[in-house]
Order: sequence, then C-alpha cells, then structure tokens
Amino acid sequence: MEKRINISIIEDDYVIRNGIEVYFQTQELFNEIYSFESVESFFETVEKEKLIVDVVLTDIGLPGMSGIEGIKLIKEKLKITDIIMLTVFKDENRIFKSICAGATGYLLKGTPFPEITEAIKIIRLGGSYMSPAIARKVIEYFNPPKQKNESELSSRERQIIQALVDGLSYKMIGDRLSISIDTVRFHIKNIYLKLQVNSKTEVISKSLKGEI
Amino acid sequence: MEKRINISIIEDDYVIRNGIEVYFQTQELFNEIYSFESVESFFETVEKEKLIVDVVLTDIGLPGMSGIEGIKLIKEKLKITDIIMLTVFKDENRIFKSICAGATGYLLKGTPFPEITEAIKIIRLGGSYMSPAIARKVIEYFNPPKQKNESELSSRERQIIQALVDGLSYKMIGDRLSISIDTVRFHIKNIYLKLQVNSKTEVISKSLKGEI
DNA sequence: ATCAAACCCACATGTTGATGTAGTTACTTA
DNA sequence: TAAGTAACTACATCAACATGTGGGTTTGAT
Repeated sequence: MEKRINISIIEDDYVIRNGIEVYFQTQELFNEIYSFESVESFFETVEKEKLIVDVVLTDIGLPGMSGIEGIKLIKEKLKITDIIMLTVFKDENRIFKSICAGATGYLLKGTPFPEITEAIKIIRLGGSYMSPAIARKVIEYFNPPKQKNESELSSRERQIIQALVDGLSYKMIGDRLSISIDTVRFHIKNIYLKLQVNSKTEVISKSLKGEI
Repeated sequence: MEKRINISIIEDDYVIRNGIEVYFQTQELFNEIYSFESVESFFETVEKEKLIVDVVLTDIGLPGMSGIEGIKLIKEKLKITDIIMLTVFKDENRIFKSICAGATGYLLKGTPFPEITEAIKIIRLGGSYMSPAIARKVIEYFNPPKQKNESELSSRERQIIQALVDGLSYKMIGDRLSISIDTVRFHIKNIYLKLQVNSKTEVISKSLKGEI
C-alpha cells in the first residue's frame, strides 16, 4: 500500500469517534484523518476548506441527515466512491438501501479497529468488505430460505402460473381457461398463500428462475 | 470455537488439494479432513462410508459434475448447508449461480490458507465470507457502475429492472432507491418504451431470459 | 352423514400499475 | 444561448390487482 489515504469519519458518538481517530493515528495507512459528527458538518468543512477525502467511514443514525442519505450527496458532489458504513443496524432494509446508494463496505459496530483498517485497505484495492453477518444476509438475498413445498400446487394452480408467466392478465387467463375472472383471482390468492408471496411479479420471477 | 468440524475438500488439482489438506491438519479447528477430486467420488464415499461432513470446500471446474451443480445435490441429499467455493472463476455468472444455488462462501484461489480457515470459522458461526473482489461484484449487483451505453438502458433503469426481477412493487423500489413512486413510474415507462414492452411481466421475462 | 380438497362464482373495497401531462435541476455539448 | 440528457417530482385517470367475504358443486375418504 504505497499511497497513504485521507479518511473522514462521520460519527455522532464522541467515544466511538475519538476511539477510532486515536487508533487510526497509530496506523501508517492514513495521511489525514478528519472527523465530524454529522453529514452536514462534514460537507460544510470539506467544501469550505477544500479537503481531499479518499474514504468516508460513516454511521447511519446521525443527527440531521442519515448516513445513507449522505452517500448519494458524497458521491455526487465530492466524487468520493469509497464509502463505508459503520453502524449498529443490521436490518435488511438499511443494508440494501446503503448498498444501492453506493456504499462499498458495511461494518457492524464492535468490529475491532484492526479489522476496520483491513477493510479500508481491501476497499481501496478495489474489493469490498462486509461484516460476516451482513455478508450472510446479502447472500441469503439470492438464496432465500426454503419455501413451502411447491409440489402442493394443484394442477389448476400450475396452469394459472403458466398463464401469468405468459403475460396474460386475469381477464385473459379466464378466457383461456374458460373460467370467470373471480375464479382466477381465487386461485391466485391460493397460489400466493402456498408460495408465500404477495404479487404476481414474485410468482413470475420464481417460476422463471426455476424455483417452482 | 468449541466444536471441531469435519470438512471435505473437493479439488481435482493434486498440489492444491494436498496443500490445503496438509495445512488443515495443523489446525485444531478440524476433527476430520476428507478430500476428493470430484463431486461424484465425494458422493460415492460419503454415502458408502456414511461420513459426517459439516463443511464442504469445493472447486468449480471439476471432472464430471461442476462444483456448482454439486451444491444442490449436497444440500438436498446430505443436508449440508455450509458449502464454500474455492475457485479461479470470478465471473458474475458463476458467482451468482453458486450463491443462488446455496453457497455460503466464495473464495478465490490464492487466498492464503489462514484466511481460508478464518472464512470457515466465520461461516460456521452463521456469517458468510467472500473474497473482496467477489464481495465487490455482489455489491455492484445492487449498484451497477455507470456504463457508456453498451445498451440503451441507463444505470438507473438497470437498477429498476433488477428490482422488478426481484419482485419488488413500485413502492418498495422507491423505498429502496430513495426516490418517489412517481419517479419509479417515470423510469418504468421509459424502460417499457426502450424495450418495447407493456408490462412488468415482459420486462422480467426478457431479463431472466438474458435478452437485456 | 360429515369433512376436506379442488374447482367454481359473485360482490366489495382499497391499492397498485400503466399512461399521459406538466414541471424542475444540473450538467454537457453544439 | 439553446438543446439534449439524465434524474427527479407531481397530478390525473382508468385499468388491473390484491384481499376479504359469502356462496355453490363434486369427489373421495372417514
């Protein structure tokens, strides 16, 4: 790692912020270490003093703008692409919002400082790093836990699924199968129960992915 | 880590297989260490000798059945849920196929043995572990880098398509991407124009058939 | 006879999807 | 400067969807 980096910490908890800052000061990896207690103050100072920041390590629960909301601004206005979340939140909503907004790392609070430093190095080298529990949730997004046994689907239900996949509306399905639109709805409701989904989109997606 | 584990290596390259095996023998983490050069021989022996295997570490490019194809069988027939890929392949197709098939780890060849061991521990504790370059690709699934129009679709449009394929409603898409539902509708309308389709179903179908 | 499963049907209501219209901002380019 | 591009937002309208409620018939098993 030849090039030393400028890092900015955004964390409202003083003890944590100071702890990280002090530790980072012992590391040769870092050239400049900035720290702020909110996204707003980060922006104010970075823009006023024209600071060069390579990596942002940010909390999510912050006064004012959340860390997630800050990602978009940081990327657009400052062209900083290495943004790492450091947070207590491990819910899927925040994980995926952060990642979709462009975070390249997601660490849970309590991660040892050497591991945080290692994650920053990895990200600087073009990789990504997630705390293991986060990585598991991301992976499970692609392989959700097992469903109710789809073989419980009746013959009629399978016909209806195929028609959905073919792009037919309820009305057209009724025409094709010579049943009323209400009967189509009736079957679809049962399909949703059995597959534990809530929309025809999910049925279609599952079917085309071979999960049914 | 109180409980020592039984691990099985499936790797056709003798040097690599033997190297890992010898190293694992120096680790207290492992109770039994099995190794095979193919999925078929793995199955034959595990079933014949009724071996208990906790974790499978498998290559992808194997003689006969590929490691990816093996995941499904290993999960269904042997109820083994901790399957880690160790492979040279870093293409998205194989990454996502492996993960969708149920792999809970994905390591690139060349990963130092101590790191492999660490990954196994993490996975055993309920987390997941990916080599950094793999983690980056997984993250980029949710936030594709901007591309100079190889296709007509913008980066945002591609994000939205991905979300449609994942079965999200407009409202949920807006929530995830932090935009309004009307903006979602706006993008979807443009997607329909560009793809010359009239419904989500057609978009999903095209996407899953690889036509987008 | 009763029950469960499968299939069928109707009505009611609120939500979501599809489409059209209008507007804004920021940036780039001719 | 104007035009183009990308992303964003809102409103309006109607069709389609999702869900709840109520009812029916047939078949097979108990």
